[in-house]
Amino acid sequence: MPYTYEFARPNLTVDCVVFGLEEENYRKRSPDEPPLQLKILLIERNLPPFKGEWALPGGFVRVEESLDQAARRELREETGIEEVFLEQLYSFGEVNRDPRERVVTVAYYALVNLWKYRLQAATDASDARWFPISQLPPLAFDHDQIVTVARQRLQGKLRYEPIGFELLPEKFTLTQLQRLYETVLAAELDKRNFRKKILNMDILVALDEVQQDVAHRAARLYRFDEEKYRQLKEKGFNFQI
Amino acid sequence: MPYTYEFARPNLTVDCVVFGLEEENYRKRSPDEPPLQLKILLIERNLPPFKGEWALPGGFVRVEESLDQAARRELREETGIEEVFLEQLYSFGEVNRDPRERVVTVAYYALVNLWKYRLQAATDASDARWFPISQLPPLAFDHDQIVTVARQRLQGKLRYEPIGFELLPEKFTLTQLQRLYETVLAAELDKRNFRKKILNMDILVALDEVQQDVAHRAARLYRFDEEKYRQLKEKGFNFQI
DNA sequence: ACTTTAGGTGTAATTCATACACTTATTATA
DNA sequence: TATAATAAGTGTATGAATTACACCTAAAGT
Repeated sequence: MPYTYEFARPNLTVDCVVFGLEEENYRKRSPDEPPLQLKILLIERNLPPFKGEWALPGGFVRVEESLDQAARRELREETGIEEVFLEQLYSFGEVNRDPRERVVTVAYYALVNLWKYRLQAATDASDARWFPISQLPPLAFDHDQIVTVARQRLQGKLRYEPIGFELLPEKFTLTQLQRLYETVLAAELDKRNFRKKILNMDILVALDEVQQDVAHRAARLYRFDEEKYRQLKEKGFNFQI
Repeated sequence: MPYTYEFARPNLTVDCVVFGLEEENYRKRSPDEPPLQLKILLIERNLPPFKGEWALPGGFVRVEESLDQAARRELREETGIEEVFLEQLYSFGEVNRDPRERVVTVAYYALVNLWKYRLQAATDASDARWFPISQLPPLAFDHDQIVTVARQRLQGKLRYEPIGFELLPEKFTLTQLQRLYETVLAAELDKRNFRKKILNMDILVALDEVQQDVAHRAARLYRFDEEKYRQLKEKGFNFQI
């Protein structure tokens, strides 16, 4: 069923940089390896061009769906991931970014709670795999450039909006949260100052629960109060770290 | 010369929100009207859909040009504007944003020095016109939404990067610069604190010149030192206002 | 000469960010 | 069961940055 147009049209695709945060197993890691790792989800291409190489999940935008819908659909189809934080990143349109055809891609980035999705991702017997951001394989097309832009955006965003909870389990400790910030921002933060700041934002709820099964004093668990966050955001409150 | 594809493809366009800053004539303006006005450049459509309405300058992306090139080409063709600050804004891809066909647009925003371009724009006998941002006519398509996003972006950008010089003449006074910030940010700033901050950034060069033909003490003129700005930016310097 | 207009300048008070160290609770182990 | 090991949890003093604020100066107009 071919489609004919008066003028040539570029292909239009969406691609997703999916970030996840993995807690490294204590046994396995060496003493100075970080306890958390930022990872992204890649798909092994089984079609040319770049067959056999790794690429961002994505695909063609259909005429009956919006860009956001296309990004969510591709994410669901290729990785089984649904209902995650997803935001448009940037559009990449260099003429030769695909060696064969003109393809313009609208890139998105997503934040995935790996505590929730790890199981599911494993069961979807697919060619998808999580890679530590510091050990990515060579990527197809200009996807390394897209990943670079996405990392910068994630850093910038995290500095100004409390977005990190998307990457953590529902109940988390302040230390986990701090490690998340340190991992993404690639900087060490002062424990007391971090806690002061984040608790002062008044968007965390201290639960009547503590960590289980830890070989030391158990930390209190918190959850993110999204409702309160929206109210404060409404009022122009500043969430800078 | 028709083009045939296996699958339907959305149209792909670029649109530009072109910002300019106009100094209002003293005689004409009422006492409490602001001395500077932020304006955007619109084109009157002479084809359906939305024939006769005003729209952002823009047009189809050709297969042999990048998105950035397309934006600059359209700007040149439709408004005669060249070599201005131009940055990608966001891509808009709702299914029905064009009532007749599926069109995805990559929006850009541009900053134009009206002291330099006013004459030129006048000579290009075209259907382009500058409108004060507070008195825009009804816009075609979803262009009002694009303008809203562009205004937010301009505000955000101006707060964190010394981008405002693009809107001013090469030589300007500190008061002009302050008015620019006040106009774009829609906020009053303290004169002494503003000067302290902007001069401390060390990106302005005080010239040995003062304003001419003013009916009061003439203000010193400054210019933006782009070279120094790049060096400081390199080092991660913070330009927040 | 006087009025009008905008230019130009410094300091004190307050707020915010930073640096920093010890006690507590829990489990593991000797 | 005492002790070691581990991370949790907590407050203050110092310095830096931001804010608020008012008067004199220079030039042209009347």
